[in-house]
Amino acid sequence: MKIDSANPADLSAQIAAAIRDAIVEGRLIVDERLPSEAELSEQFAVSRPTVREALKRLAAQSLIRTQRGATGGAFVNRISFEEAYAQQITTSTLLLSMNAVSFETACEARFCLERACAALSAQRRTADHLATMRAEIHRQGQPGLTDEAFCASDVALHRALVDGAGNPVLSYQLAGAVEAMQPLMNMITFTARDRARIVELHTAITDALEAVDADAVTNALAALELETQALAQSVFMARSNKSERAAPAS
Amino acid sequence: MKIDSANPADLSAQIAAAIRDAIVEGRLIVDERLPSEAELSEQFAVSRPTVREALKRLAAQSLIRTQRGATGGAFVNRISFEEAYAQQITTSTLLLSMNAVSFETACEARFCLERACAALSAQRRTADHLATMRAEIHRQGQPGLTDEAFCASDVALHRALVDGAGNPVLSYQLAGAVEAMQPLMNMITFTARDRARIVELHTAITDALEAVDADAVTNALAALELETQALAQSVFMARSNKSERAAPAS
DNA sequence: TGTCAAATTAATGTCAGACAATTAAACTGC
DNA sequence: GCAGTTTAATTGTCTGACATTAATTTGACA
Repeated sequence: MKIDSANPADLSAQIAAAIRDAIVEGRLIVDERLPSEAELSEQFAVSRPTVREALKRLAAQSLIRTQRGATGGAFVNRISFEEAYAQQITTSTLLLSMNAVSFETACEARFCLERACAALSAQRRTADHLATMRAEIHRQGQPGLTDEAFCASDVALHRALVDGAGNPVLSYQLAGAVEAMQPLMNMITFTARDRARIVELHTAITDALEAVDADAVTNALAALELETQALAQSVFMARSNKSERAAPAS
Repeated sequence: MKIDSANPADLSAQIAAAIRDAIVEGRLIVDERLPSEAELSEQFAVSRPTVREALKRLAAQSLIRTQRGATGGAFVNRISFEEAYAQQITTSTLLLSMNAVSFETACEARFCLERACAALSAQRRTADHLATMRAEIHRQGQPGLTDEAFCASDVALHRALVDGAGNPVLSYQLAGAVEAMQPLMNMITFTARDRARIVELHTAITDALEAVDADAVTNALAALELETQALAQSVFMARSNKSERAAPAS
């Protein structure tokens, strides 16, 4: 891993890539301590600030953690599911918001993945998962709930559904799909009138899950997707009409 | 975003978080130029190296890109699907390898997600997708193919299946699930004898996809999962027997 | 006057050396 | 033997400088 090309361009990126490869390929194992910054700067024949920039790049990806003090240094980090969740949510959110992904496309992907969990969750969900979902449904029925709180509750319910499958890898993968949608969903949940219908569908999903009826869960999720897509379409339609009235000449 | 607490701990992380929040919340938009390093160091009242470390953290997450020269600087980056793929694959791979995720769990998650794409792909796959899959199947039948090449071909085939759904968000989500499994799959593909069975199942999947038969695709994928799980179990069993023979006393 | 080349400039990339802060281990006194 | 102190190693930060890059401006020449 001590290889470094002679061209003096983006040294810190090169060093970061070299160390990252060493970690990914298993040449550096979890909790192993990297050489100190001074030693690394010697090995790579660069200055300490350059090494530090490389280490910060790795720290940003949770590949290493640093510790100060006598026995401190940089250690290969065991990336936790929580850290991985957070990274995936950030990336997914930006990907959706920056690339003009249509609501339709994002929504389709999200429900497609969520339906995939339905069968497993129907088999394995515990009473805890059901209780969480019931509690969120109750909260969603409260009048005076802000749109943000309603949306957060919505995410929590779906999270419980996915977690019910009892597969942490699945939960991780779905985290991005469900949570990254939240900003997009926020746009279409501003009418209290529609909340009743959504609560109804959430109840249907939870009932089916409690009855260990995978097909019913799938159907209820499909209905929710249909409802969401229709709602979004009406919102976008109304918005476009409004902008046409505001600027009829164009 | 110019807020910065007075405690002098992890200044670069704080600054990175402040800028990241500004980007995620849309206060900084795509292709907008950030202040120069000198200006940022003034605003945050820290030195330039500290600002640089913060910027490197963001660059590692593809949130910004930097450009040298007179009109250079740091720009908010429109994260591409390719960059997002790469990040997700790295994170997923490390998550699996570092957290003692069982093959069974990872395999279940992967096929669960892939089956979710089957119905969409059956409807939308183009002739190109089918051709790619046929080509990979043909390659997989070649004798003398290395295990690594077989595995890469396997990933390419499943990639084509997922891309057939015509939903880039879905393709992105699945990239992590499929590609991160590759190192784990490598462990169980070392006998040429099993390749024939896998090619057979791949052919069944492709045939079903060509026939626009979503149920058949789902069933074939389920069969492939069963085969894979059984194969993995036999490999692990053989391995544990071997180690027992090697150290019978323990 | 128009065009191409050279100087200017502004920005990032890198370096060197220094000091501050933190933490574990070694040491010392009782 | 134990508690408190010192020491050493390491990261975190700062200052100042120079190198490199690329767009812009300037200037010379046809």
